[in-house]
Amino acid sequence: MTSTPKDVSHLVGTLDTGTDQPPPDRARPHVGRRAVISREDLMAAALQLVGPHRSISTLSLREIARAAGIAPNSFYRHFRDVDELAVTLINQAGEALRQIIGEARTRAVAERSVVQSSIEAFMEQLRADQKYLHLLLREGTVGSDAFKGAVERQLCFFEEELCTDLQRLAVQRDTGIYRPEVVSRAITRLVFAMGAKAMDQPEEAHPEIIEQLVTMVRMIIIGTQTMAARPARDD
Amino acid sequence: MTSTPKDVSHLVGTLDTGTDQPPPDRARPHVGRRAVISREDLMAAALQLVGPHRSISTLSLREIARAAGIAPNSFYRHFRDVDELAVTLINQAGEALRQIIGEARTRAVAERSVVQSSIEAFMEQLRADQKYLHLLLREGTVGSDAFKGAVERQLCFFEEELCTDLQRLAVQRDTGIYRPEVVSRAITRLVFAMGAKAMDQPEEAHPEIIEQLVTMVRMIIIGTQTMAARPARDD
DNA sequence: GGCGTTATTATACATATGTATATATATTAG
DNA sequence: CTAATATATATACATATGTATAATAACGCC
Repeated sequence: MTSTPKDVSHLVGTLDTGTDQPPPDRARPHVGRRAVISREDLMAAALQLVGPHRSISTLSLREIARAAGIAPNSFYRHFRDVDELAVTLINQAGEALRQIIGEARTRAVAERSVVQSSIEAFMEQLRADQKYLHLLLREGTVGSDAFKGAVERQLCFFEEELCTDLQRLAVQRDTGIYRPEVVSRAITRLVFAMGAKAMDQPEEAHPEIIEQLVTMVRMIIIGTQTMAARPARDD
Repeated sequence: MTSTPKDVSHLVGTLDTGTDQPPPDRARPHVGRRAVISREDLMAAALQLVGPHRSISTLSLREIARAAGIAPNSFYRHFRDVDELAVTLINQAGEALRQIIGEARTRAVAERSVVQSSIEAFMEQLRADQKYLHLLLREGTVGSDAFKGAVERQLCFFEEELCTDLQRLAVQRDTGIYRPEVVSRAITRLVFAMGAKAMDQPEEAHPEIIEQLVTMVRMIIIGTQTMAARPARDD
């Protein structure tokens, strides 16, 4: 509800999530009663219900319908069940977030530390209480298979984008990089894990978490560079 | 149910979790009807219900009572609510797991790679389908505050034990270590995050995940050692 | 106006849940 | 045996859920 910096709630429904209903058939402009509510309204209502104490997988159909101001049965006009809505939301959340982080990353390429900038953009989303992050951070481990799969897929997208970015930077700065796909996966999972931790803590604790996260990522980067230089084994 | 290697189910109820009921007052050996069921039986019944598609926070009181073969109301004789049972289970799971991992770690000190041994012990637990790991891996982000707090607390214990171990090893092998508390936190979170990912994948995928995890941890270790040697900044 | 079409709602039902209250059962002390 | 006591169950109630069926309402078109 609060429109804090980098608000992305206006993006709800504007992204093609690849999970759409049959096409609205634009040839025939209209026939029959007009829909008073849209898929996007329902998704927004559901999103509004999730929070620190409510996960999407525990939302009931009636609850969402109530929040959207429609009769329970009207839900079925838009989604087959709550799970389908949840998967669609996850996809949107992933796309929106990747866009934001991607922007932060490219914007920071010339400027300060790429690591620091990306992480701060991420945590800023956290602070702004964007529900999107809740979805990706805390709901990847519970819920239906379809749901968990959707979250995992989005995480993999993050990994892939980060991976190409890391390789590009490695070439550009002529630093070596050992197994970039493992590096990007480690960084992604670490950021999401620490983000989930941060979400359960008061905002005063965030700076320290950010600082630790930056240090962790630096260790991984230096590690991969060192391993690229000398392929020794050590522990 | 299956008693695979390193079965820890016999530990149910044998550990003091610090969440116990009022003392049974051993002075007076008994008075009144004997309890046909124990707290531990209830916990075992609940544990038996969790699995890849069921998280503990979604178990209902009646469901657990049914699985334990008692009337719903009898539940209250042992726990105030499901949440209290869940927290107790989390504590037991954490203690049991720390013991197993700790053994693997100390046992491996003289032998091969400490990193590899610990991670393999961890993943072996996963493979053996010990429900304990389910609790710690996938349920830390949803559920009541008490529940999430309990999981977080157990994770912190893991971090602390790993931290002292890392410092001991650093001294012993005369390798530097930069900010060991951050290192141990990164490793812990990474292992748990990758473990959660592995749990949703077929067993054939586990070896690759293990290999990646080992590489990730090596990167962190080499990173912290390198940073201890030269406190430069890089990215 | 009426008609087809679509969206929405009303009502209803079977089922599940947490828990309050009352009752039954087993056990020990006297 | 009886009383006391701890434990377990039976019954019941208010409430919530998913969804089936039927009715209602708005829209474009003839």
